[in-house]
Amino acid sequence: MERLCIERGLRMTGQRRIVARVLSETNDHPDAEEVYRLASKLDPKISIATVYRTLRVFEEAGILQRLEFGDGRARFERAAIEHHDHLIDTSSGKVIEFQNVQLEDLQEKIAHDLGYRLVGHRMELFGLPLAAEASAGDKDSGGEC
Amino acid sequence: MERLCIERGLRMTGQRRIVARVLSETNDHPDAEEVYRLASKLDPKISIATVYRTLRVFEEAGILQRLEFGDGRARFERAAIEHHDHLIDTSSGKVIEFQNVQLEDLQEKIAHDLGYRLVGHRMELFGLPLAAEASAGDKDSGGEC
DNA sequence: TTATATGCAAATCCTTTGCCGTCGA
DNA sequence: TCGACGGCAAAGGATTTGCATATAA
Repeated sequence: MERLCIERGLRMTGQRRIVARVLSETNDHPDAEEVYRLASKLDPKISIATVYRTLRVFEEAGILQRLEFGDGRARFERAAIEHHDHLIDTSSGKVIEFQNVQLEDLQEKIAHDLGYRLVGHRMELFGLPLAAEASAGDKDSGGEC
Repeated sequence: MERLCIERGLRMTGQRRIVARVLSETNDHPDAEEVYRLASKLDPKISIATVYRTLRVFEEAGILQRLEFGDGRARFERAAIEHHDHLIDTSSGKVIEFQNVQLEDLQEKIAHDLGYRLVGHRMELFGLPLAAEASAGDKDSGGEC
């Protein structure tokens, strides 16, 4: 990830190196606060403002992707070559990445049929584990949305 | 919409009636500020806090749907029986609603294949009008996401 | 009458910014 | 060297909340 920064011509400071490293080493989807927390372990003097600024710089350089799951704060993941979407386990908050070409094609088609060229999309699925479901026979199987 | 409020057992105050009316009469997807602006025309003394509280109450009663398009503020629309998604025209900000059964089915399938029961989803497509495109031959046709 | 709702202002949360000293290329 | 960067604290926007008063049922 640090290499990517250099390739994009970003000035590599100690703080940026740390943020890059934190993001490289997590497979999670941390929010800014979490990145700050992890970065602080490597450099106790780093400031939250720097974290926010760095995240923004990385995002603008295209090496970082900003995600919003609708809980008011942004989350980040390193930009992937391969596009993917997210399924959020609503019981644990776990985030699962997935790819589905059919879905992409369908989205293109829908946009096109509406008279648009698709330039982007955001999609999150929310689900409950089927396993847990089986054991704990739940009542509501109706209210989808 | 007011009827819905009563059905759900909500106390109908003057302010709630006004917010309900504002939401009933718009086919738009207003944010809280916009609802407040419109409501203020009918009752110049209504407070923004009341608007926020009312929007929340309506949402919790299931007669209102909260949308987030990733620009930091929530938008609202009356809850539809029929589920639909949104395409945002990135050139004008216009919001187009659409339904697509294939898409719903595919989402169910994806979740299921990952070991989850789908309990919800959020999806927005972002697009540029094909017409405008043709006239203004644009450069970037690469960077999808 | 009495629990609920409203108005107002202050508070909260997440994020950005101004200013000035510091550091990377 | 010198412009870009980081730290700090203050500002910002969206949304929520405490408290006293007003109001629906």
